[in-house]
Amino acid sequence: MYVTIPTTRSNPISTQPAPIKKAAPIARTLKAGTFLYREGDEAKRIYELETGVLRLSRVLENGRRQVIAFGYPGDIVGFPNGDEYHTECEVLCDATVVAHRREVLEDGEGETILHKRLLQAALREISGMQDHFMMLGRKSAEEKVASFLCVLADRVGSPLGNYTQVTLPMCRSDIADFLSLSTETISRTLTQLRRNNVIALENVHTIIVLKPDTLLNLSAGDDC
Amino acid sequence: MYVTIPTTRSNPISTQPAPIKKAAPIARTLKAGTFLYREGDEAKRIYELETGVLRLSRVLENGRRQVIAFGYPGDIVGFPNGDEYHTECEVLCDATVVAHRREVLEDGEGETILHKRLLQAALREISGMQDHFMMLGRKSAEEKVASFLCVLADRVGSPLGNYTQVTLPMCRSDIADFLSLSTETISRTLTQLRRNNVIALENVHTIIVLKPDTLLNLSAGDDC
DNA sequence: CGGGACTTTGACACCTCTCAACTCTCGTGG
DNA sequence: CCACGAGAGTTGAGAGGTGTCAAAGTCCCG
Repeated sequence: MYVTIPTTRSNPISTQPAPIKKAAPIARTLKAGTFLYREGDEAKRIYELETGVLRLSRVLENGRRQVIAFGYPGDIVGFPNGDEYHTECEVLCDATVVAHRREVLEDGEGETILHKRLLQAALREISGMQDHFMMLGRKSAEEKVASFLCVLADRVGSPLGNYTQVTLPMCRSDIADFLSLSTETISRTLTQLRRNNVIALENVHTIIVLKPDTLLNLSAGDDC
Repeated sequence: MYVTIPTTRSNPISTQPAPIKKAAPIARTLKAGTFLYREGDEAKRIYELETGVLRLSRVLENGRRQVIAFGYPGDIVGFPNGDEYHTECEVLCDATVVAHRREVLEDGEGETILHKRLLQAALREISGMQDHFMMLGRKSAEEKVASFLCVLADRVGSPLGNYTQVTLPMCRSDIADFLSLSTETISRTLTQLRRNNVIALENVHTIIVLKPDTLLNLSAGDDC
């Protein structure tokens, strides 16, 4: 049981899709600034990100927004629930995706290998989100930002001498809405990390991790 | 991409299960206070809750805990990721569950109907968790508690005259760790709702919703 | 009746938000 | 080439919500 009131949504009645037969997965190229899909769009496809960066988010009536995840190569987005997407997915950096029909996940449709792969991705998603709960609810601003940088450094950092360089394609408010903080707090926390020589800011969208161990400790809430 | 650093965990390598052939789903009875499974247990089964109440949670080294969800009849718990459970599941009220082998979800194994049902449950889970993010990150204490009570009233409330009675089998700290608040804040918020005659407290574990509409407004952040 | 766990209440501190001003970057147009 | 403006980011001051700590109250069960 989750707490899911305010947004009325369609029930997950399993739809009986028209018997359209097999089609090869479709590769698509996406321009930064466009949307892969928006809330309310019919959820026909599941996307596997090959290159680029995506931003997955939900918006409330009040204007409050939650960035649910950033999509990096290898990630899968667009898991359906009911007939429509309940999130929106914007392209942050030019991207290429492979689109699978949702029926491959839901029915298999003979594509056993792919079916299993999508299913495992969904299960991984659940596990990842469970961990993310912990972060949203129980970590301080510094812990959140440090965690965020650690993960990015690990996953998409590039070596730069002894250090690791990380590009942040998203703007501060995207990070803020992902970590449930204000942009000002993001900014202040980054400044603080910089002052303590844990990171350096090459430019606004590029940071260099100077002390990965310290960053990791900060992320876990060990007070150094 | 979620932020999932501090807990090291097994990779979701799809395990090739031994070719054990079909077995009927197993019904199990569970006593309150026992654990259906704990973190680290081998994830062999997926459970469908028929009666009772469960509490699904994760604990960090620091002792910080996040209650991920409460399980009510109809809910499915124990979605695997890798070989082990990464959460623990305690029985709050005597419960009965039906245990399915995880292979039914992962491979189908001929049980097409059940396979689809579990899969849809997993997708519903993802969607529900996405919404829950919004709540953890972007709602005030009052909004959180109101949301929580609304959902419970809707789902397991029983009519009582013109009102709705809701039993809270979990203790305050469970609610606190679910909503990412302190027990004191839960208590204070309930008191405030009581003072405003939105709810009444029959006893510690039983509340009566007096003004469901007000509660719903509060939950959405409309300032009444 | 007494003990213990849970809950409530109060006082206070502090983290993070809000609001506001300023800086920086970058693109545009004179 | 420089001025200008727009948008994003940074910094500061102050307010407020929520956590922490402590004490009192409540309930259950032996």
